[in-house]
Amino acid sequence: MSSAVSIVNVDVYIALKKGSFHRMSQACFTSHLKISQKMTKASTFDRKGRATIVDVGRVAGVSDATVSRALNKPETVSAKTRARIEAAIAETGYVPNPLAKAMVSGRTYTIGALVPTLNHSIFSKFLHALESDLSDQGYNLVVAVTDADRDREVEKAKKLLAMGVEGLIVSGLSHNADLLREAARFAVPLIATSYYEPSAPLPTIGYDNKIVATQALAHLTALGHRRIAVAHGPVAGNDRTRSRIDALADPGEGASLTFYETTLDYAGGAAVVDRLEGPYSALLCLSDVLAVGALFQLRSLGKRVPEDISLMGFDDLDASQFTVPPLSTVRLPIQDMGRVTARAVCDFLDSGSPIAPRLLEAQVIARASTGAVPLAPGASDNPRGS
Amino acid sequence: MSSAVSIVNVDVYIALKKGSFHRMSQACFTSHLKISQKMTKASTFDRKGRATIVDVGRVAGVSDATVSRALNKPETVSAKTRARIEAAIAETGYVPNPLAKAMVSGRTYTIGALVPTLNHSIFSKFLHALESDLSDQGYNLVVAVTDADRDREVEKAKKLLAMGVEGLIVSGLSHNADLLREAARFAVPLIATSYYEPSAPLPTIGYDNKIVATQALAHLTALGHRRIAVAHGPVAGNDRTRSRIDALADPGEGASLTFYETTLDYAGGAAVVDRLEGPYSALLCLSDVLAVGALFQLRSLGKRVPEDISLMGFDDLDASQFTVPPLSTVRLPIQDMGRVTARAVCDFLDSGSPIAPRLLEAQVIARASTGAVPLAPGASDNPRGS
DNA sequence: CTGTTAGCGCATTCAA
DNA sequence: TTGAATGCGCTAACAG
Repeated sequence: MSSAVSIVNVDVYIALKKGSFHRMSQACFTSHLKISQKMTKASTFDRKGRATIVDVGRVAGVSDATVSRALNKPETVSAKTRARIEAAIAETGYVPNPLAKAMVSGRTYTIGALVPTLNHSIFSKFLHALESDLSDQGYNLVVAVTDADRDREVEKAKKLLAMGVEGLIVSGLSHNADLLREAARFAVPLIATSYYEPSAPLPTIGYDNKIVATQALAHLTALGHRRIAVAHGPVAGNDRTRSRIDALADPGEGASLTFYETTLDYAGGAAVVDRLEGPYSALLCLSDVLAVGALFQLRSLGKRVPEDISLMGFDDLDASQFTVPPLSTVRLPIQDMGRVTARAVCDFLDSGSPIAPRLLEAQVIARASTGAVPLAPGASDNPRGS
Repeated sequence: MSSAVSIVNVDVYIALKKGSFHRMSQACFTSHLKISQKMTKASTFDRKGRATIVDVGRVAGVSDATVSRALNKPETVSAKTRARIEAAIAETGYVPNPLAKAMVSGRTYTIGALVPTLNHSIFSKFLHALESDLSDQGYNLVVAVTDADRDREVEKAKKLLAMGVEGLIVSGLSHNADLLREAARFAVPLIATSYYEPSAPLPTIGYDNKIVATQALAHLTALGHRRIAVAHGPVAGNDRTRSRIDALADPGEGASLTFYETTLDYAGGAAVVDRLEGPYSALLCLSDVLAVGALFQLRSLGKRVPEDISLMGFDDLDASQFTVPPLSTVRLPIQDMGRVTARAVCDFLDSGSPIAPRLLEAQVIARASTGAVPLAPGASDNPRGS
């Protein structure tokens, strides 16, 4: 418990167990480790706990400005004083105060992201990619979940702005007007993702939901499908879904689509299968989650995919390639979106490059869940059976 | 484009398109909106862009200290001056500088979380819950992805600490020793999650992986299963998996377990099915992802679940209840973990309450993928078929 | 190469 | 109830 190797761990533990150690100073932690014998010299550097740049200067026998230089532009300070300063830093266990630095520089190197949920892998993956790239560029990512509530979104945006984020990333185009206003008040860039709409009042980085929906439909019509059921999640508050549906409004090619709204989860997909009416040769789900749910239900009803009905999804979840049969779908450029968004904000912040709207392309992934429509028209009947 | 209602949006857009507007001041945004006619009075409050508390004071004809009070302790300032100050605030478009505030208070109200990945829903859900609760208590969440790399974890931890997080949350118990050291240097609490181990050098909040594994096994043995295959992800660097396996080392009840390591994805689960040797009556997957992958593969091989082989998972993913058959699994207390962790850090930070290790209970969810072992011993043969 | 002087924007003593 | 003064920790002038 008190062996040399674990002494730091022990300190941590003690610090956590004792409530009174709240803002416990680093000096407390290390003093008895290495500098107890020198405490006499470094007499007053435990003023309020943490050692400051001034304390380091005092110990090293130089001014605080010199210490600051040694830290930021080492080449502008002589080798020997630099050495003394380093020694003093080690001795005092000095650790720079990020707040003071941020205060004077006016920069926090922090970007805020507002996502509707973290339970949907689309958003998690986006954040994963976003964080990776932001991190590479020296930025931190603060995330806030909005639960798809516009008012909550504004609230959380305010909190993020109040903590000093230098950029704000949101999903989709539907937002409370205050969001724009607040971003403007704090003069931070605001970027909308999962959407491409160059005429929007803020820069968008994402895919064009209309194009994407059209791509999916084209895949099905190319296979000969004309009577197609379309399953989608709630339209309210989800502009992405709305766009996809709009794009499908006039399918052309003599195709006829019927829309089924449902909840955006596996159960919702399964439920649509039960509600299906009419002889559809294909079911297009505007989300893989729905498609997987539908697939399970179809199979448990004894329907064969794609022989009895073709099934197509949207997103390309990890699971989609492992279903039986593997799911045809449209792969959304989520990773790219994270990367491109990160680059855009950083470029703007670092060098002032304007943030331009950016269209990312989705890709139809044709797998085994979609097949040619049977030769005899109307050969596939109501999947509900009879 | 220049209608009154969209003027703010337009401003934002312009600001974003023009790189030179980088640190554009709030004053620029609002001045031409409402206070242009009063600019004469508020002569010098656009020093470096943003209006400060001093500017507000000047406009209101009071001192900065009074403005500060009006903002923080409104009751200590007379109604009339308060009104004047509020007017001045609106006029100048003053917005408090979070950095200065943080600087003097020494607080950032920011918690950092280090997760191995955001692609696994377990971690996303944890963060979702964590963020919700932190947010309720007035804290912000910074997330960093480590890709399960201990060195990267330390690196990112340093960045988080350097930006001023007041608490650090990590996953599991395996960490680079520097992590503990750094947390101690900055005197911030460090909490390990997804794990319960009261003897650890840092507080743990989570489930006991050994107990959980035992619960799962118990479910199977209670159904009569004795020869059981266990599929699990890579052990290297994953102490949770390690613990679960350890707990299964001595199964008792005359059970005999065989372990199959594979990749932690759907394909990995499917692959295990192909590698299975010997007459197992049950396949226990230490992760639902593996179980779902295995399920698809079993079905495409024509094996019936649970008639031919029982299948059990671990995690309780959203998808698990919708597979065919629905997957028996162990539901991990992920949401609770987020909540409890958030509360623990906040309580510590707000009132100094010590952070105590906390055991959360998992729950066996018995669904249709597990059934009693067939009466005739050895009735189920090699799932690979012959 | 280094020390001195000034703030950054705010909150918090102390007097008045 | 309010104002003046002081300091948080650090960086950025400007001298020396």
